[in-house]
Amino acid sequence: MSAPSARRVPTQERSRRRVAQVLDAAARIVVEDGIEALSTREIAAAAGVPIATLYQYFADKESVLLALAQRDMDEMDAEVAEAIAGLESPTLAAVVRATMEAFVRVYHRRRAFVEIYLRGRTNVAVHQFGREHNARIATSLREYAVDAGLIRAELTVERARLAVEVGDRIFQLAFERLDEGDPDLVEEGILLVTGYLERYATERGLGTTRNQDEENA
Amino acid sequence: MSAPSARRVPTQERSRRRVAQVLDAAARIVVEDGIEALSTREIAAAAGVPIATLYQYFADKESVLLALAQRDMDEMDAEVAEAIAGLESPTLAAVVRATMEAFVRVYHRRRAFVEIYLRGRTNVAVHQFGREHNARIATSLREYAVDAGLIRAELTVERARLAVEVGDRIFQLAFERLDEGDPDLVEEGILLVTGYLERYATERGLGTTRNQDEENA
Amino acid sequence: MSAPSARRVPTQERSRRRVAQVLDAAARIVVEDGIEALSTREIAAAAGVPIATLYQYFADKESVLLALAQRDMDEMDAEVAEAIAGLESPTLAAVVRATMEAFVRVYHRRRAFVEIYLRGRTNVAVHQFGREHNARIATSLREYAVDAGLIRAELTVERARLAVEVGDRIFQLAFERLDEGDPDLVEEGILLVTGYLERYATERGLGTTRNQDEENA
Amino acid sequence: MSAPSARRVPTQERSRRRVAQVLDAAARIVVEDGIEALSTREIAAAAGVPIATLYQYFADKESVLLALAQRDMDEMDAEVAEAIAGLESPTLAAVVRATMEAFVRVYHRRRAFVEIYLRGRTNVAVHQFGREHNARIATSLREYAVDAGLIRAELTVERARLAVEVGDRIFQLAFERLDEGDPDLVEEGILLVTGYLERYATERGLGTTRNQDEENA
DNA sequence: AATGAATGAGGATTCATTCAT
DNA sequence: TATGAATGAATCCTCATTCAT
Repeated sequence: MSAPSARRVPTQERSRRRVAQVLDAAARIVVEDGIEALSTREIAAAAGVPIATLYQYFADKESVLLALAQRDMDEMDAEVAEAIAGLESPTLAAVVRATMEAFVRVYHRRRAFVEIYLRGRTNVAVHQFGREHNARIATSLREYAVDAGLIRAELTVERARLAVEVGDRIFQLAFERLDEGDPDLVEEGILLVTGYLERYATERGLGTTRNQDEENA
Repeated sequence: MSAPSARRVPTQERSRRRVAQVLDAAARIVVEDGIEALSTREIAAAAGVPIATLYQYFADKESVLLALAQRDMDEMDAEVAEAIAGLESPTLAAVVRATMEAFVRVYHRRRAFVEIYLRGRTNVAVHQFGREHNARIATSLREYAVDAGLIRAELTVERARLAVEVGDRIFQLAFERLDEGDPDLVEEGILLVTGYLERYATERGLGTTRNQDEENA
Repeated sequence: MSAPSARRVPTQERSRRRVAQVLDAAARIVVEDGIEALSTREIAAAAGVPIATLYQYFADKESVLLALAQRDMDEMDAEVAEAIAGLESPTLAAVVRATMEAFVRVYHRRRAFVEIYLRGRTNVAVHQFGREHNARIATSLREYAVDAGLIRAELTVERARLAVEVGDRIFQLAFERLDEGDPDLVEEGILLVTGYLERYATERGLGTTRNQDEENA
Repeated sequence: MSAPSARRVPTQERSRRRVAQVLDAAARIVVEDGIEALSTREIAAAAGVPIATLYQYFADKESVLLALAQRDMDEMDAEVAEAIAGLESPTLAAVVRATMEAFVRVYHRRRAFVEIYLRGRTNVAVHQFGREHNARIATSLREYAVDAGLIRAELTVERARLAVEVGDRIFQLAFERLDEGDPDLVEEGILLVTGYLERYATERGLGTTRNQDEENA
């Protein structure tokens, strides 16, 4: 019984699988029928799990939604981190572009995220959750850019948050109707955010010359 | 206008009053308990009318919410129009400032609006409604600015929408916690939006010299 | 004022028209959406009359339904009377055929009747009403047949009622799915009813020879 | 069948009991106040369960009614099957009589059935349900009679259905007012149906001589 | 740990009818 | 006579959650 035999599925592992199963089901429902159709009944049915079992893994319905959001946000963070890490001798413009394109990639992969965050199928808790996530992203991105000598300390955390939120709204617009997101709008948004942040850029952040224009072409 | 009998309350007038009564009640609930507490039961109770009477004035619950939004948006439009009309020899920066300050004034007056639009207490219909309103504002503001020779036609309707939506998100941030809205954030947002739009400004739109800085002071 | 001028529409006349208007509307609703959709709201809307006005002409909703039934039944009676009157030297078989064919004609004309009576879209009052109407028809038809020397007094009123009701159910079957009524089923039903009644026929009622078979061909 | 522990009430068993409880309550209401009084509120109250609990066992209100009908119809089928099985060297007349008397017995036992089916306290779904049940009875009875060499194939399924439906209407009349059903009317109805079907009888179906009259005595 | 069953509270909406004008 | 407005009562059904097993 206690041996790690092939048969035995560790409790913890099974639990993790069940959670994923439920989260996937919830995501499916949100995508297909909207957040307002997300009842415990529906989640349980879609996940192939008894309703009562949901409560083994989540404190209440809200928690499911929040866990779903958390999962997507973690993915978002990873995607952004990777994109940033891939930059060599970055400019501010390159950082903005890399970040925003990373967002777009995750939105493409996670349609529930689009529905929940970008199409008003929210709920106070999730809304707040999103705000907090954006604040976290803003803080870490700002820290990175300051450390890399791309921006001046004048670009406070509040201003960084502003930039991230504004970027968020641009995605909201771009994904309003098109599931792939309107690429022209995204491009324009990158310009907008870059333009704003460059107010606070260092020389290095701007690039030696206006090489940012070439990238945008 | 001058009723034949002072006593008699015209039917139409009473009806209008009832509608306002219900709308006010709905606004109160949204402000106090959030949009999710907005049930027909609650609205009726708060308005002091039987539930069935709601249905004399509104097709369904959604209509109440939409009517509430419409009323606030009409006020928003009026406030913006007045602000713009008050400008003499305007620059683009002045237009942006006037508009955004008009928004802030209405948000101060209409707390339900803040809850609904700025704090994620939305709902798909209202969300869409807001998008459409912003699109309308963008179109009319753009037309004004083009006619006044402040911006070039290159500032398309799509770009105008982008600017308005971005402004919206700035308010969302500014009013996130503070009911009066964070004035610094609003100020920064005005800079951001102005900066973006000036990419497409005419000479006149920019002002002869950098007189925009004086105005912002 | 009192002169029968062309302008003045006599009150009584207007009233009659309104009643017909309402009845027609009710019939339309029953045909299109079933008796369960027959609300005062719907009737009023379909008739182009305010709901409150309905109550000028009818005591309550039930009365509308009953008046509609009455109107159709009167038409039924007239059609039957005419059909019977058209027979010269009738046999029992001829009377049954004439009567049942008269029913079919009215059912063709009055689709609401079909819905209400033949497709279970009833209601206790209407159901009872139908029973009583059938009883009336049975009584009068029996009287006619006895007077004409076609049946013996042994065919009591109860038995006549049985025959009429059985005929009714045959129509129910025949009109179950087809709006025109299944002619084969009607034909078979005529045979059935005739066969039953001929148990109580006089010599004359049977016709000199078995001439009924020829008619049925 | 033999529970391992006498004390424990198996879940499935409890469930079955609850269903019966609800069905009995519904039947009671129909009998006492008619089908139109059959609301979820009433059923729940009469069954002594919360409304929400109804929905554990039935998809919706209609399902309760349909389940009730189904239960009675199953009983009807069993009663008829038993009656037929009890016949030795049957004639057509004997089959008709056995069947119709079986119906009468069930109607005596199941008063709700009488209300629902025979007194117009129907509803489209239940009405249709009844039609289908009659069709099923007609088909199986016809098959039996053909196999037993009592009727010719000329007695099609449609004609069999006609006979069953006509029989049904006879019961409708017989039970119109009297809860026990008017025995004379039933007797007359048996004659009517038998007379109709004998048109299609084989020699055997008719009995060698007119022995059917003896049976009817 | 897992779950079938149970449920109190509440959801939006419709209804037939009345009444003041 | 005609009617807009008003409404108490009821409709069916869903919900998130708990609990006994």
